[in-house]
Amino acid sequence: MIHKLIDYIELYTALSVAEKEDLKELVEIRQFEKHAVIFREGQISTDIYFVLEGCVRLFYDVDGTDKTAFFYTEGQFICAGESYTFSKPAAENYEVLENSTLCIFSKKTIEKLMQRSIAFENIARIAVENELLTAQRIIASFVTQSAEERYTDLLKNQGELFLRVPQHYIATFLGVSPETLSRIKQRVTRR
Amino acid sequence: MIHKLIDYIELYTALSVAEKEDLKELVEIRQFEKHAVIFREGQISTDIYFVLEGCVRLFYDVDGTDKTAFFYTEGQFICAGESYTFSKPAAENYEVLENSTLCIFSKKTIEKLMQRSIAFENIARIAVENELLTAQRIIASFVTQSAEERYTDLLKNQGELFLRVPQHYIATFLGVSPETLSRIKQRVTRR
DNA sequence: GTGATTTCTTGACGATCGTCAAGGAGATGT
DNA sequence: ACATCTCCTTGACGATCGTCAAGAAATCAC
Repeated sequence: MIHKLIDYIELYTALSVAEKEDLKELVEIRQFEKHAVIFREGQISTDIYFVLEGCVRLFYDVDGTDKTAFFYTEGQFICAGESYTFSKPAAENYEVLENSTLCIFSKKTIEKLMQRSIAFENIARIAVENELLTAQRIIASFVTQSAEERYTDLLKNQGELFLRVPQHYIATFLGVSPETLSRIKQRVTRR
Repeated sequence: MIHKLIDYIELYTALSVAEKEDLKELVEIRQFEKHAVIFREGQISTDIYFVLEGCVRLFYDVDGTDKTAFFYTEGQFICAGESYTFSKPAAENYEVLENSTLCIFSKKTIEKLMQRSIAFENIARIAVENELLTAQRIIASFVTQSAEERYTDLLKNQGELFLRVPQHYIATFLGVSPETLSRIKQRVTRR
């Protein structure tokens, strides 16, 4: 299963035999069942996750209602940034939406990997940069587009999400209520 | 003037004498007048900027209307990420809102700095990570808060912005039209 | 397969929003 | 000081949105 992680990494950087061995030795792989919460608000995050198979959502609990802010699928790193970097309680939750297989990188594992090879530092840097680009695209979409435009763009660019994920989660990701997304769909398909 | 850059950097990492000399030698400092556009959409970005004094906004031109997505003030790095990393035309513009003093790091300068000391790599990493945290906070605010809540939070956390920046720019940053921000202000102060 | 649970849709209604337009206030330049 | 320009406010109106509630559809568990 770890070979999948290696495959994803080698999309960016080739790894030496020793580096691959390091990963096999240090990285934990764990299965999560649908609906499992891998990380809950209030906890202090000491791990970074990587999605090998499946799908995870980031959500906030706002006065008892559920607001999902992001979906992570195969090939993406998951990190509760604020909590991880400052060792303070997280404000967000992460829930597995399908039976999923994740890599778990503990802080110690990451330290060891960084020490053993600069390749792992580069990978970390690229991962963070990619996340930043994604985040900035999302902000741009909130500032420059209507909810309807965000919906049609998501359909075009990540249409698979609609097949994998309940729509009311996608609704809040787009910044609207589930009822509104239902009506936007109706409005759009009627054209 | 370069000492200001050094002061900001040393909030995170102490610099050796040699490293400070590297910065003095390689980093360009330039003055920009209010309303100057330091970078326009369609251009390919080869520089990273750092705000020593003043204020810059990132904005998109959407069908002729202006949507500002972010404000950069003293101590922040400015980088047109997509354009810089993939050498493709940028979709966004950067405009100076006050007479400002910026550092300019060309790609070559950055390469040289990275070669000369690992400290500069660490600084780059921390800067990117900070930007990511900020971006994720903004996304969370769009997903979990109303426009009015985003307004009151901005007032509490970055109230100086309202003294430095025209309100119609802040409006689109909050995701609403200038008229709506005006009415939100009225609504809020009436309580 | 049947019942239970979850998810999606639809209706109604009040709140909020964007847009167009006009007017006023403040800053700027000469 | 005056005219100009930019920015902010206010009004009106139609569009969109959130919420509450009910019902339909799909999914899940046994």
